[in-house]
Amino acid sequence: MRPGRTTPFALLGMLRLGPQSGYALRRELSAAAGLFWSESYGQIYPGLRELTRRGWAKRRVERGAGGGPRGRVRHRYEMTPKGARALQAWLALPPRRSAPRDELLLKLYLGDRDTVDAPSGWVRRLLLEETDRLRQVRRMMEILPRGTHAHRSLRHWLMALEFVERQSEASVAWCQRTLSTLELMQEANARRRTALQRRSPME
Amino acid sequence: MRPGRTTPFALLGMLRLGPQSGYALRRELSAAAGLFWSESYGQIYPGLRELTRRGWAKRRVERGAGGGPRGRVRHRYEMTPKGARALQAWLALPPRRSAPRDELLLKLYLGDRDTVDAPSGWVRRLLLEETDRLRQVRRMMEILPRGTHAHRSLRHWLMALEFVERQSEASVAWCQRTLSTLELMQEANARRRTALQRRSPME
DNA sequence: CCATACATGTAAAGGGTTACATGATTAA
DNA sequence: TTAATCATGTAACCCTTTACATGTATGG
Repeated sequence: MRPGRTTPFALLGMLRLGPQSGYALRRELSAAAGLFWSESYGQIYPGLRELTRRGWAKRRVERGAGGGPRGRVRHRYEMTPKGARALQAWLALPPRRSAPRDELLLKLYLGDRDTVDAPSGWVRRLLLEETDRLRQVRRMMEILPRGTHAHRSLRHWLMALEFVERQSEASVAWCQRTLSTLELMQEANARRRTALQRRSPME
Repeated sequence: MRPGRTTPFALLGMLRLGPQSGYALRRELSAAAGLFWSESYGQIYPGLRELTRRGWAKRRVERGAGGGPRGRVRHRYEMTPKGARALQAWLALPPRRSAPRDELLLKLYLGDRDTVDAPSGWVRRLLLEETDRLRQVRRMMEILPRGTHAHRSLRHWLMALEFVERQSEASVAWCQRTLSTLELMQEANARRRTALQRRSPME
């Protein structure tokens, strides 16, 4: 399997904490690692099929209360010993870094000297999002040691969260600084405009 | 055009600084914005074709020194007024954030309590990369104001670079802290192993 | 009865990288 | 002459999101 295929391994990694349905897998992954990893159903269900095809997971079909032919069908996936070995091998491989792609920064770079209003709106939105993210990650780091969440290593989990925390702190600081710079530029633009108007009035 | 299509607009944005060939476009984009944006040829050439198809850029075919039917063919793209309007409209749109996807953090989270050696190697590598990145961005921020690089707004460019700087600083700090934590865990593991060995020696 | 969460999936479209293929120009 | 850089492009694959489709169980 190519090193790019991370989704099946992410699922396998979550299965190590116990057998789960596709739906629950996504919920747990997003609750535990949503701040630094995300998966959509369009990847999860095909990914689970691939795991069973490779013999890395077994699928058990369970039926709801009725037990008969009708009623809700639920698939519970369980990691096999072969899957555990595959996961260990993948975990030992060095992680791939993704190429940098930040559309906000690109737009900032490509923008004009006098394009100030739109960017300041984006930065303000980013500030709100990152502030919230920071609140989230700090709350998680606080409750995790007392909590009952299943995990393989609390320390490693906290390390990952600490990375998110530091990145968010940096983002927040940048937003605040950038916002004040943009404000100064807005004022300068406004002065420039009134000066031009005085020289060549429209009225 | 769907909001996801950023590549053609990135190209258009670079064309605003002057007519360029596809090859030069990539070189310039990577030199100016490579720290926060990247494009590969697999996107650039189809992207340029799309720009001409939409009438946002004009393609001029130039021939090398010979001038005859043989010799190197070079395509120089030039933004049209229509392209300028399309770019302005796109620039005004709020930037899309990409979903968080950090494989290092995922592997950290999915890893075992006793899996310490591999991660510390990755973190050490990241520390080197981020230190280098920090050097690069600081050098750029220093020489840019004196330099002769074409740009639309030096201030906006510096803002984008400052974001990269802060993110890299945060990464470096995290790497250092995490490395020392991992070292402590390694020592604890080693102690645990020798203690086990003392109780049940292999010899 | 209604909204929400549980639950499983598919199809289409698009986004993006990598490897391949080919050759000209230029400086050492 | 040889290596690096300039230059253009394609094909194959893979990754990913989004929208759609369908229904059950549960709590208010």
